[in-house]
Amino acid sequence: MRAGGDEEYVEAVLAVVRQIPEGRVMTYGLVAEVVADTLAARGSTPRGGPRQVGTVMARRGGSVPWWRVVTADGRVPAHAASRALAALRAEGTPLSSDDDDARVRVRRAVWWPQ
DNA sequence: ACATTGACTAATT
DNA sequence: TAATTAGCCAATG
Repeated sequence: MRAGGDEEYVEAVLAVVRQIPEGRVMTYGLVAEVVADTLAARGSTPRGGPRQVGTVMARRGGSVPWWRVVTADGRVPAHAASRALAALRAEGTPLSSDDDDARVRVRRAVWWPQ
């Protein structure tokens, strides 16, 4: 079935992002894997792409803490880097420096569903 | 149906 | 550590 399928994928992504606690982050790839896992367990088509997560966030990410999702390098979305950085700093997320080029210390801040 | 684009990643240099 | 290259997968025109 095609109808609602896309929507279901979007919801799954948002659900995962909502679970990320303050001061922690998840990478796009990690979110993609968890989502694929969830969909598979649900009997739906498992999609698996970091870029797809990014696309979903760009379109429907406004209702979730999108700044807690970063690239594998700890870079913040170029789309709204300063805004994301400000939010992360306010939450006490471990950063590698303090200018606008700052990156998240992924090794230290990464989190995934427990 | 084909080409381009993108809030990605990993390997290489 | 940073820049480059190639691979990836779905959305869009």
